[in-house]
Amino acid sequence: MKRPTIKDVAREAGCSVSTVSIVVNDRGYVSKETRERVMKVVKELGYHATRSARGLASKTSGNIGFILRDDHFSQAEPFYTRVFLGAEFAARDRNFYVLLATVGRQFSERKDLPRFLLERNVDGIIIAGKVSPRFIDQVERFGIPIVLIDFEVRRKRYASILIDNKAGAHLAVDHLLACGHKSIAFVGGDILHPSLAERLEGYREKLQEHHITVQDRWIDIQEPDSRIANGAHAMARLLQQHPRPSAVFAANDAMAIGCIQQILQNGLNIPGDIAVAGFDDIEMSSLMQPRLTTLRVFKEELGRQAVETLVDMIKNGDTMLVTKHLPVELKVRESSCAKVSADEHDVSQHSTT
Amino acid sequence: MKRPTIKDVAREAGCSVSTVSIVVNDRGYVSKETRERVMKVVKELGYHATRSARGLASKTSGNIGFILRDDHFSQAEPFYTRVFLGAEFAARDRNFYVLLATVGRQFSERKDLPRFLLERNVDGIIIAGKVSPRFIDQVERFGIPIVLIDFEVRRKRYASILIDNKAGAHLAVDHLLACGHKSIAFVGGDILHPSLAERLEGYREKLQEHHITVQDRWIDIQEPDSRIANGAHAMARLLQQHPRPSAVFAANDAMAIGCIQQILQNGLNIPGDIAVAGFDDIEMSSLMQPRLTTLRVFKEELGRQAVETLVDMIKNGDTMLVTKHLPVELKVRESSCAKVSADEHDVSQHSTT
DNA sequence: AATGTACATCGAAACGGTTCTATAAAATGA
DNA sequence: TCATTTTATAGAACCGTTTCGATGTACATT
Repeated sequence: MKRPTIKDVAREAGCSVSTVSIVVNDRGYVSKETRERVMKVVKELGYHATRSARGLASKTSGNIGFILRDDHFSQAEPFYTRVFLGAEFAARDRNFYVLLATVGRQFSERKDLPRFLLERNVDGIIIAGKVSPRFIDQVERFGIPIVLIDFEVRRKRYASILIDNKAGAHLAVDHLLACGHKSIAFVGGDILHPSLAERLEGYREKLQEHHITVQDRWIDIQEPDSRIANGAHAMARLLQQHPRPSAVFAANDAMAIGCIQQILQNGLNIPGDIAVAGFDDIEMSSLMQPRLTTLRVFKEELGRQAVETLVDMIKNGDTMLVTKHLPVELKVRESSCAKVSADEHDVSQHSTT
Repeated sequence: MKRPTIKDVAREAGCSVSTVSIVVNDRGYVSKETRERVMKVVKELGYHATRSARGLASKTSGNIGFILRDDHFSQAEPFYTRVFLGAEFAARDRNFYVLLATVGRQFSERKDLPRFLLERNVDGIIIAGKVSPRFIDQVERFGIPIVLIDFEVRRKRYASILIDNKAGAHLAVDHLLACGHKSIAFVGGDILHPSLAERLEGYREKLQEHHITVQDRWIDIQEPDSRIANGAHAMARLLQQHPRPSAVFAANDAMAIGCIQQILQNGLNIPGDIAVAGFDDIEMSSLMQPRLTTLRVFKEELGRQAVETLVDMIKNGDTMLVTKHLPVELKVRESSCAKVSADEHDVSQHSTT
């Protein structure tokens, strides 16, 4: 009735408990015969080691902690959700489980530490997005590997999976220039986020490369947040300018969508009067009207890479801090160019229930 | 340097280890003074019990297992992903972690059992969607509580969170009738899924209630799967009929979208020539053109309710098998009626990066 | 006054593994 | 051939909790 323990296996196989442990974990020396005898009993009895006993003895949990900011993990927030799911996929392949925790926007000392850290229930940590550096300090004190996703800290280096924001910005600006635009504005919010800052920097660089003067009045980074509404507000200000820009590069899709709403509301035409490009390629961008030109970020891939990097660190005790920049892909749609091939509707494998 | 153990706390507080355990778990008898003394030391030392040690001693894991079919958990499949996230939310509130596993479409005996079951690493199981009943049998042998989401087994009762499919179908048909349609077709795939079968049944009931003959040639349930492409195929067949129906009720949004594509492709007008209604309210439905009239299923709520039911069973050892039917909500959009209030665009709090 | 019951605390036995050390046999090398 | 080294196995300590008696008190009940 009860599940068999390692002792049962040892008894049946006529060997010691430690030998069984060596066999099932495949480490140390055992003779071929013993190994086979033990494995046979293991099969017969359907033995499988209990996780908590293993955990206690070996000080490992088989779990990975995934931390993100609570306001980033909501139904209305598709970006990090996708990253998380990517981590789930990869963890399953590597025989780890993912425990999820969220942390408040501003970190309140020992209150906000995820339970899985206090309980020593994870072997490594992934932190996705911008969190308080003080929080990362606290996490570090637990002495387990950490991988950051889409975030960097000035003070210290961490293993991290980043988006190639500059290259993306270059692609976007290049594309808008190729469409004939000379006056390209930039819209951004929460510019303290390293990713958004890099996108602005890439925009600057590319314009300079083409000997186009970067006009401060066409760079609107006043908004505290990069949501749709903030994009609309920024766009409203840009429309006041004389002459107004002929194209807008927004730091992310949410703001780009806000820009589009504002432009259409003012009776202007897209992309005729003003072209718009975003960054991220969230779900909505390919479904709205007009569809948004943007830089596709491979969100699941961010999560997957983070897990693989972290598992390497856990298993090999790697102390090397790898930094990976994931490439992005320009998706040209109607918001920036009138003529676009309609190869976008790759939704045929959707299914539900 | 090392994290304090319960022994350290006992020593500092001048009492036994068992007393400390009683205090931190808040069970059994302790004097007020001892309790306070112990708690003080706990704070000072920053003591927190280790999960695996607790697990081993108490035979609990603090985890919940969430199982769904692998083809239901993919990037292109938004439905169960949302259910899973709902479970995550609820589990965090109840101090549990969720471990995720997927199982193949057809279950291959002991091969496919989730690792967390074999390792005894979960205190309860949630199974979402249609899986092999033989698989459920296997899971049951582990003797832990099980809650089913959106699935039922003929043979045996389980605690389950279900969608009120019949009521939804009634609402949909009522709505189409109210729009003046007399000839309403039904499109479904994978009709062995209890949910889809119920939607068909609800459709039948409501027509009969209105003394409208149910026409078998207008019920297309040949497709083996309920994906977009299958909806298009079924719709193609329906368009061959004379006279053709003036409205279509699809068993889910994916198929409804397929129907719409097929109808538009045939140069017909929606909803002028044919009205379409779906079921589920997936993301795409409110973003496409024309926006799809459908029944909103509260996907996160399915996950949340399942977790809460399961946690009750785990904690109270409840043997009562509750069955909950979650209500659905009719969302009327342009695919069924020309005039619709545009209150749908509640996307303003979207944000990314 | 004897007895029962609720309260308080402790010691020790699990819980089910991993891992370190010891011991012995077998293989290797000079 | 003898000294090493490698291979093979067993035994026991240990991991950090929970929980089960055992042992007392103190208080209420009859």
